[in-house]
Amino acid sequence: MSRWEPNARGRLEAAAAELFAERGFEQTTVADIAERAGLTERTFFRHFADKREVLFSGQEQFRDAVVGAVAAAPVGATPLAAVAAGLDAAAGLLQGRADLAGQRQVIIDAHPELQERELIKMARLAAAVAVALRERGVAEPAATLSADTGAAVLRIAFARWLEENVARPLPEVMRETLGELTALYAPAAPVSSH
Amino acid sequence: MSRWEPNARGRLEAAAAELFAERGFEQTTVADIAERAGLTERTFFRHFADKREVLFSGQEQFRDAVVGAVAAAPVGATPLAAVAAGLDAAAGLLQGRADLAGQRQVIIDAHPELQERELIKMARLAAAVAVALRERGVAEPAATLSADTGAAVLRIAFARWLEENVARPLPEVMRETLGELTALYAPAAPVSSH
DNA sequence: GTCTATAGTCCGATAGAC
DNA sequence: GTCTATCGGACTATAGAC
Repeated sequence: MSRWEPNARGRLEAAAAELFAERGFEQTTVADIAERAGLTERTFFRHFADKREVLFSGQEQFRDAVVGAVAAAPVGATPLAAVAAGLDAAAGLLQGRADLAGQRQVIIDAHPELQERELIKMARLAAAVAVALRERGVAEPAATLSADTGAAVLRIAFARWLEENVARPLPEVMRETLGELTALYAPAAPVSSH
Repeated sequence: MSRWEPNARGRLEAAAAELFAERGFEQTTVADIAERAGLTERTFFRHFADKREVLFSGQEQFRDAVVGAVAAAPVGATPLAAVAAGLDAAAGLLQGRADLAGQRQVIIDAHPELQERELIKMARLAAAVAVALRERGVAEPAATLSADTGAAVLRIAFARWLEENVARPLPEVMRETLGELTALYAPAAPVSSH
């Protein structure tokens, strides 16, 4: 009954995903996306600051979930343990969207300007985690160091997971990668399990 | 003797630095930069892929120096020690250009699109260091983890150094930051010195 | 919702160095 | 002749101003 079809933003995202898959990122103009969504170019830019941003929707919820998990870690937890809790939350979310995440990553890997955007999103996530750690009483530079190395683990584990064709659960790959990081800093006492 | 004044690239860099300082990054057009350098817009884009890139000249030499230091670390050195050698090299280079590095950082910090570019340069540097580590026989994911955490240390130490108004030598801040990272990930066996 | 500035691309031309 | 650096001008899409 309303004047417009609902969920303009969602339609724009869907149209963009289709067009990027059909003909690639730079072969798709904002006008193309808007047209397929039955909207105008102007409307696109009201929802997304630029063309790249349409691929990074949902980042805020992701960030909030990860930061929430860090904040909710047990009071006595070390910075590393709190970050690990955040990584578990991140892994859970990504695991649920495995195919989407994979397709999206193929597009991003092919375009440096999208990699730039992805990196700054990751940097913002790390900065938010560092704030959460400081609120837990972690001092600087420990908070930022923990958050940034956590981001490195997230990126590396995610890439591994995709390389292995999503064969193993991401939370497992993530924990393994975090374990390898810890091992790097304690080479004298390698932890041997199983 | 030649048809053109020499060092077009250097003149463009200098003109850009002046104009960015005078009126800011987005208030400066590529045409402005080219005009001040006595060249055309077209020539600017032959030397730099885009407007941002003029602020990131010299990155290749920096990267090569850091990668060279990693490669040249003693044969028996741990991944962490090789990365530390790279950080020392990086610190030495930046220390020599303290004022330039500071001015440049002010501009970058004010513009998200420049931050994006800086992050991808750092990611490329880390990737190159990871390659150097693999050539030293370090397996994955240890190589990438070491390189990425090294990049985090570089960024955090550099920021600290500027915050402290370049009061202490950067190599010192860098080593201290690396020490804090080690303490975080190897809390059971803190290295106590002095 | 229209209009415009700027970024960035493309094709071609020119002039000197080798 | 080839190679490289410059310039001219037209062109498109982005992104923001009005």
